[in-house]
Amino acid sequence: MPELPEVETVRLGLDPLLVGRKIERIVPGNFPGVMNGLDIELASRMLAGRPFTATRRRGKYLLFDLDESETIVIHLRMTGVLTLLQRSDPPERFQHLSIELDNGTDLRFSDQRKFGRVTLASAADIAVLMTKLGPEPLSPEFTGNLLSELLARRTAPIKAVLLDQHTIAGLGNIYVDEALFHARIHPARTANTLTPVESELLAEKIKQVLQVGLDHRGTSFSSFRDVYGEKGSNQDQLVVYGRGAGGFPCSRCGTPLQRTIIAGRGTSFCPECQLLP
DNA sequence: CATTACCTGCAA
DNA sequence: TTGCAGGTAATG
Repeated sequence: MPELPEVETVRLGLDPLLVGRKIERIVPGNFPGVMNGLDIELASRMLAGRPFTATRRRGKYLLFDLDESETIVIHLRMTGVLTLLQRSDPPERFQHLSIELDNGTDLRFSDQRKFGRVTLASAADIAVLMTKLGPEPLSPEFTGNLLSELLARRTAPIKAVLLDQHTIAGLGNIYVDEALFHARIHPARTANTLTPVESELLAEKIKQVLQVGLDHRGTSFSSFRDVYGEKGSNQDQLVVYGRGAGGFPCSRCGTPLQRTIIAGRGTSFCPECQLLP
């Protein structure tokens, strides 16, 4: 499940391969809806000859800037994969788009479940996206104080609030479960009941689990791969995600972990370390 | 605010 | 054969 560390790993891998390259054409696969209904032939004519000028990431969105203030926006959702292959390489199993570049390589977008999207955005579109999303959790502006303010009027479970991209951009199910465990906060806690001290600790743990995820080039629990098709290794660093169902012992106290559903998502936690108040 | 639809491979 | 996996938009 690509969350912030996985998306950033993809961006870091692609940046040196894309910037300065020009698009030659765009070739559709078996799922034309991948561009949200935009005609791919039309997109190909619009983008032919245009260079990538920069890559950016905002939350879980990849932004590949072209000239003329236009941007290719890619969201991998659940199972989207970007790879850079040679023109002569055969199509990937679930390939829905190939952006052919001027050096004989292709940026291929594949997605087993057809949730991911590749769209075209103007500078104004990007500005809207930027304001709709919450702060970047790895940025210096994301502090315990800011988190405390973001939670102040929220009555949903803390886990639901952390998953809300309008509140904080980039967290998903894996890193939320991990951060809450390390901060010893129960995922069902009402968000606005966190004390300033708890918010400070939670902000710190959010940064920590994301940075560790980034350092390990992402979590490849299922389908995540980097640009070279390599798995990340952060699944070895996880201590609660996915472990509640089997009742695995808590790595801190040995109590069997539990699984429940919060915000419609499978949620693992330690009933001893992460007490409700 | 919570729940459901969108998808499809895979485990039970 | 059923249901689970979950990011986001849409719906209630």
